[in-house]
Amino acid sequence: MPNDHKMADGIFNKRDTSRVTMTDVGRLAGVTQVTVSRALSHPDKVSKDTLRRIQDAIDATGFVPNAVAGALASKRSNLVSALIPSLTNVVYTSFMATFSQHLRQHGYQVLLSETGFDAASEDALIATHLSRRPDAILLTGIHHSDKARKQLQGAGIPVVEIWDITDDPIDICVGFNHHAAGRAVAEYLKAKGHAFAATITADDERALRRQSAFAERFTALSQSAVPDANTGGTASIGAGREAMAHLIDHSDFRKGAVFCSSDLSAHGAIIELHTRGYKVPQDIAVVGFGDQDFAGDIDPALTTVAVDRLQLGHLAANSVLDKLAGRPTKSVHDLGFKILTRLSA
Amino acid sequence: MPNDHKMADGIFNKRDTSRVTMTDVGRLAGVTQVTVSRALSHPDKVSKDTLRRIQDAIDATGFVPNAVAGALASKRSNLVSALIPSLTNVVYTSFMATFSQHLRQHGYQVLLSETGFDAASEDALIATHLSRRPDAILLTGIHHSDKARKQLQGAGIPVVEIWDITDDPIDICVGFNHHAAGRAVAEYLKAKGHAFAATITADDERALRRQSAFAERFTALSQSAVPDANTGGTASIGAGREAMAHLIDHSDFRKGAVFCSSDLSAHGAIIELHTRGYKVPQDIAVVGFGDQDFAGDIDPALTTVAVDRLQLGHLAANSVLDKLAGRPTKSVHDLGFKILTRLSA
DNA sequence: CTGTTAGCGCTTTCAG
DNA sequence: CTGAAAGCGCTAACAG
Repeated sequence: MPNDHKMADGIFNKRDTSRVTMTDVGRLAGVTQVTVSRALSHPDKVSKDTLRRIQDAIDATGFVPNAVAGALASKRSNLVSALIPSLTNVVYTSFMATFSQHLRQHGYQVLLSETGFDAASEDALIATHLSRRPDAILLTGIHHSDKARKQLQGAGIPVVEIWDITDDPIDICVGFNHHAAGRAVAEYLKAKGHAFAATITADDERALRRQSAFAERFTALSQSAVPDANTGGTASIGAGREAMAHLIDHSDFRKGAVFCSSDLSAHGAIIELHTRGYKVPQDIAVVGFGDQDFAGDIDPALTTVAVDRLQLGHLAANSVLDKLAGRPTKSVHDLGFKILTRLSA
Repeated sequence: MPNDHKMADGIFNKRDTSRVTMTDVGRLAGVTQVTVSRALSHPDKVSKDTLRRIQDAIDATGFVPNAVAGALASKRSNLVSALIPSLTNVVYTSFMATFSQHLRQHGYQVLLSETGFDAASEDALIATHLSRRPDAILLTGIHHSDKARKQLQGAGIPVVEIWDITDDPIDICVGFNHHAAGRAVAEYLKAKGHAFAATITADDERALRRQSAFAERFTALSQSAVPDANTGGTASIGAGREAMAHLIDHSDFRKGAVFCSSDLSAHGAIIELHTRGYKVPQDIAVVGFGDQDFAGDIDPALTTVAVDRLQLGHLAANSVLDKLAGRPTKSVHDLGFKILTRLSA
């Protein structure tokens, strides 16, 4: 009877296989728990025969290692935290897809969160992430509160800031100069012969920086003011249409070029212009930002500012991996940008 | 001298504040580590005065609790795993945004991964996630390998399958019937008087199920075959254009209606049709799927199949929370769908 | 190649 | 209200 009871509590009858431990596996394979641990992390240090018996025991029990315990003991979580402004903006998620995939190949998992527009909540989110003891952390943008900077520095892990650039990163930054991008578009449009310009901008700190650089430069070159239509929080086709409509109805902008802070709003602007009978680019030219996958597929194909997001993903991931491996790393990576000339401007 | 040395190693000089422990905080506040733990998780069980001293010590040291140790000791990670097919598909990420936000308000963090199209790798990904001992896990779709099902059941945690529906979920499922959706669109288009139809479908198991239900039903109603153009892996505007071009160039489909597996490909189809001089919906009508945010903003506004993603997010999150709290929960939630009639069909 | 011994930094009883 | 003791399941030296 007592034996039967033991059996009922034994590993074969654990309905909850997540509670199977290395000790259980070891017992079944006739070795200690430590050998099981070794078999999993340093298989070369365990004999072929033992390895096989352990593998059998793992299969029989459905053992799934407990990474929480592993992380606590080893002080390495194999977790990389990532904070992006929005989960639904392809510009950020396509970067994340590359970044995660790259890191996954090296055994790291990415803990991804959306920071949203509430800058105040970033601090709390950072603290929550740090409590998981990630091996590295990635942030979007270069503006963070003093408290956040302090916490991040205190964490003693690699910190990567992306999508913008500064001489004074917390640790590493990889991105490009938004001011220079806005300026470059102004010069491009002026060179194309446009005497008037307007902007359509989302409520995003980096977009606003591009816009102001654009307006400043274009005004300097053409002596004409640059009206702006703000789309509010998130760029979208609908917001772009509305902004374009607003520009036409409520400013004296009738011909020239529009610089949009996103390909989405640019697409919306084009739709609105077509609906109203304007020809793009003959009557009004449109420039987007981001080179999203559809930019070349709309009509007319969209002229836009391209940043190599694939390279951004790889560089960010490699910077993390290099730092983690103790290899020397550059702390500032300027990716640059490129104006992709298509038909819309 | 020995004292000085102690100071140099003391908590005030730890550059690495992530190594400040509750013991350090307690020492500074004149209490033991246990009291610090209590102050954080059950503040009501600690005296006002002690609480204040502990709070001061936390501020002074920059202490960030170690959730890894906490999870190991308490067997609760406050982590919820989520696996979605793609990080760049708004249909999934907009759901995730709602889901995470909702869970975050209840103290859970979401560990998000992209499964991609490689069905085989899902198993490995599930195992990796389970090793973090999440308190619950969310999967997209209802088709998982036997091995995966076994592991998931063994984990002894709530499992939510979304975006599809079945009588036999692993635990909980919340979604809608894809077959019924395809069928409903066929009936809608037939009722609109269309005698011919075609489909544009991405390489996605659920999209294919909608397509075959559509084709079967439409053929039954109209006695005419339904040609399909497959866009391959991911739906996009570009893929939609190509597929539409292919349909016109390589099938005898010239008039009628096209049912697309995504609003993106539908948008692409419309652009291609306009480019070729066809009028939508007079010459060819177009129906999308998903009701993405731009659907009403393109020209003509897109008729599409809408699923309430917001409700999906809330229901999925609430199911998890209910289950975790031991409240009774329904295991199958059918969200249904709705054909949104706009101008394109 | 395998085992022993110590923790990792918390939470959870159980005492006082 | 506070403390002492006992782990959670693993990894990291160190022996053998």
